[in-house]
Amino acid sequence: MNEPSQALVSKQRVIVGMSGGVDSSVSALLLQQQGYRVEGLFMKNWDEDDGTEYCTAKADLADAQAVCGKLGIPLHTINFAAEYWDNVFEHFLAEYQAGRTPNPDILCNREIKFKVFLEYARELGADLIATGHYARRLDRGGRTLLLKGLDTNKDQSYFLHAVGASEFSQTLFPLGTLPKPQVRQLAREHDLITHSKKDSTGICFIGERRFKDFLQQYLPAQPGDIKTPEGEVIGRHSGLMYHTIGQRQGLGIGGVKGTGEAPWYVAGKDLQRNVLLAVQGSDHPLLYSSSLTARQVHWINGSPLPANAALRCCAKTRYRQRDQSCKVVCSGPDTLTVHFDHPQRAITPGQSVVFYDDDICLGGAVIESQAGSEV
RNA sequence: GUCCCCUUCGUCUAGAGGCCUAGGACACCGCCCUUUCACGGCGGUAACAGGGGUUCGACUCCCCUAGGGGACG
Repeated sequence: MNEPSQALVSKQRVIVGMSGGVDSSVSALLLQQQGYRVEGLFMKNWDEDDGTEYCTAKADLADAQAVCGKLGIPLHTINFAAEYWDNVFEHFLAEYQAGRTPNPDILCNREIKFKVFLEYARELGADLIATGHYARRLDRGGRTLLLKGLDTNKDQSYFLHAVGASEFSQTLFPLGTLPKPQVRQLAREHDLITHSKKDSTGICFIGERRFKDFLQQYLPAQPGDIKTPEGEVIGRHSGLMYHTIGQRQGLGIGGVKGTGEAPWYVAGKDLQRNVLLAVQGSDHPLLYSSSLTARQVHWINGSPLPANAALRCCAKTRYRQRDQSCKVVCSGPDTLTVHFDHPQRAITPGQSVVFYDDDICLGGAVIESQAGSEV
């Protein structure tokens, strides 16, 4: 990290995205300690669709207010629900309808946190924005790089890979060098009310849901057969979109006569016939594939792909997967192919493949298909 | 319409008189993990078709009533 000197910092105005959690709380604290003029901004980007959920957003806002009060900084609020719906959620639904498995949080970062939020912060007079992401920004040779968070267990660069360098150049990640336990410790030492609040999970701004029920509110279900690779019908599914590649839970397949004791997993979808392909055993060959093609390629600092040559690097196919060594080849306009040194399990259309050169997050693309194991 | 063989948790099954207050796997549910969807880890609920016997004792033996196979029909 290259921290700007205290003198330069002192006049800079930073607006921190405050979620009401520990991470953003401590981010604000640290920036304040570093001499920035800090303000908070609380976003509400999801209007509860029904009254059944008790309003966690309200409680989160109260926590954010409490923390800002403690730090003596102002807290702004804004509602980007319309932008979230139009630029994130509609795409999310369209992808599911197309039988794919999108990652809305990646889009949310690109379209909301590092776009409309950034723009709004600038309108409010901010020089910089900050978030509680576990990632680092490194300015080197006139370029702004995105690095993994130093706490590899919490690294969130995967979700940030679709954002551009120019946005990162206006962003601070105060937690990038800290381990999570230390973040909680700091919160405790400074009496921040959020110090032991549970980490939030589920889709960002929407929260934890019974996923099938949630999707059901927006998309029509079309029941169909579940078949083995041999074509034998072993069950029924209530809609292809409720399942993703590599998934075990939710198939409802138990004790099939004549088969072993291993559980069943989703290996593929036949959209034309509305059939879900299931295989038995978590290490079934049909769950593995050693290459994939991806589109919507985004490089944070311009393409590192040598013309007519392969780029050797590492990649993740899902969040929190460990780095997998691979070879990336440009295979068309806005299309690339990734060849893994070792076969990867459950490569899933709609999910993102994110590339790394050691700690540097290079960028990524949306998986179109895995090679060699389609039915 | 004579003679056989089957009937256990949601499912596939273990069980051949006391070791069964019925075991396992998968499913399901819960917790943990986790800013996607998943994977994974740890727990939990849940069954002897029904009725008679025989035995100190029956899921296991016998006898009847309700569901699947056998070259006279």
